[in-house]
Amino acid sequence: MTIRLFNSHSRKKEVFKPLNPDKVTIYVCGPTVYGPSHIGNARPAVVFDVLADLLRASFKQVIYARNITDIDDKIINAAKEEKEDISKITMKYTEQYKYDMKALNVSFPDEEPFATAHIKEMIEFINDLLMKEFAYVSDDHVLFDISSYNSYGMLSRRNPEEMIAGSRVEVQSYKKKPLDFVLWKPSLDNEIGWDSPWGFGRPGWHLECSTMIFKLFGKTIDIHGGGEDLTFPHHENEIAQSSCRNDGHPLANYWMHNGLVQMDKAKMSKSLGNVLLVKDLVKKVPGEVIRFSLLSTHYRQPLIWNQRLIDQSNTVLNNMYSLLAETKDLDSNEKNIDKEFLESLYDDLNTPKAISVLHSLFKRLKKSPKDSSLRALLIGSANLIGILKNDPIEWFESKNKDVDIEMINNLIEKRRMAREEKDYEKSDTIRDQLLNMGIFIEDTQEGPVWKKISIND
RNA sequence: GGCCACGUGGCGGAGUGGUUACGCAGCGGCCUGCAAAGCCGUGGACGUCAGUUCGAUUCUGACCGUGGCCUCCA
Repeated sequence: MTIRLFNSHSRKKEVFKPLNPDKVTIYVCGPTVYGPSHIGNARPAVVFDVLADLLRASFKQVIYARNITDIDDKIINAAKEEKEDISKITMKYTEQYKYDMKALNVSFPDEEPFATAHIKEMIEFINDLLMKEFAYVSDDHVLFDISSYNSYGMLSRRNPEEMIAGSRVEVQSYKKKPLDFVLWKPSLDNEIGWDSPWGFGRPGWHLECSTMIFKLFGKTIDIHGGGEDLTFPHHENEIAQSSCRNDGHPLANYWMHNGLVQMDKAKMSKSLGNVLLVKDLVKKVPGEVIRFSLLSTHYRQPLIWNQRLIDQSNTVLNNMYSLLAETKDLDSNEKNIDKEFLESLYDDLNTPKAISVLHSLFKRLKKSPKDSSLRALLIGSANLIGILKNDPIEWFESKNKDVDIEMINNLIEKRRMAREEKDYEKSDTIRDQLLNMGIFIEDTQEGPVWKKISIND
């Protein structure tokens, strides 16, 4: 079986062939840590987590790096607003990010490079570009000269000339060409900065990824990933500076971009106040439900986020976990992965199709609840995409953690007595009363059972 | 204004030049004091208009709609 991935560069699905089949390299653009992570930050983290695990299942070694941008004007502004040190801000939100991603079953990457830990390498990088005359110094800035790289715009399919023509923005005086981008810029004395051959200052945003990729992996990596919104200018600029510095070696052989998360009605933006934070979402539903929701759409498609999506994911996972609970005595330690499931993922990470295979395994297990190998197949397959990783009993118990069990049992007992006396009016009143509290009663052959249902706010 | 992506049944969401996706919800039946769950069964779709074709949801074009990006702004 071969893995096929959609390469944004060629805009085609291509058979994935790593440079070194014994050591696959991936780099994904991580967050800028200036605030708590939202659902849009979570999508690439989850998608490329699945990709990394899939590759690990297929290749000897995979090295997955996801950076942390801890120097940026947004961070400087956040520090001013919160009246905190920059390092406090970046540490706080880096920890928050890690915590949130863990809640979504996202594994920690093999490497997590920080921009500020690579200032020296960035300065070397700029020096190289200056020496090779791909960059120039102007007014305390160092700028990349895009006219020196004739493939500029290939990834995002943009023509620099046309872009300038359509641009309404005033050209900065220190730039030779409007699209030239900053490699190094001056900092004020009271701002964060580092000494450099061009004075006290800080790096431009695009430089860190190129620099850290070169340091960790060398000239060319197999896969570079990130959100679709980063294609231009961020990734375009990375390609330009890396290719020029490394004598034309491509930065990455495969470029992958995930689609963006959209809110139900309006786009997610801070000014509209509809940014959905991961830390708030996981208070309401298990992280696995969020993860499942993110994977229920193919990663390249736009994803419209709303309550219905969460509810449906919740229902599906509840159904699966309750079957796992019913069959918990089966020995499913030997986790296998279904062939069709794997094939779906091998086809450019088709998680919706893979999930449909999960449904079919679920139905088969339902019909043959004694088949331990089938149960192992369901769990093993789901685990590959970070789903069904919880203990089925704990799954339901954790949902019931903040209910008054004693009171519920009392009411259930009253209802039982009413039913014995065939006072169904009274018993139904009690049932409604419990329902209002979010407790749902089912009368089974073994007597009444209750479960907590989610009440939408 | 320029470039790009997307538009599938009530909702979510794959896929395909001609044949069932799948899930959630719904409906009918069995069961139940009534429900629920479970089991059995079931209807329903490819934005609009043209073109290519024996035949298009699938290819081409136009249009409409939604979203993204467009020089240190995210």
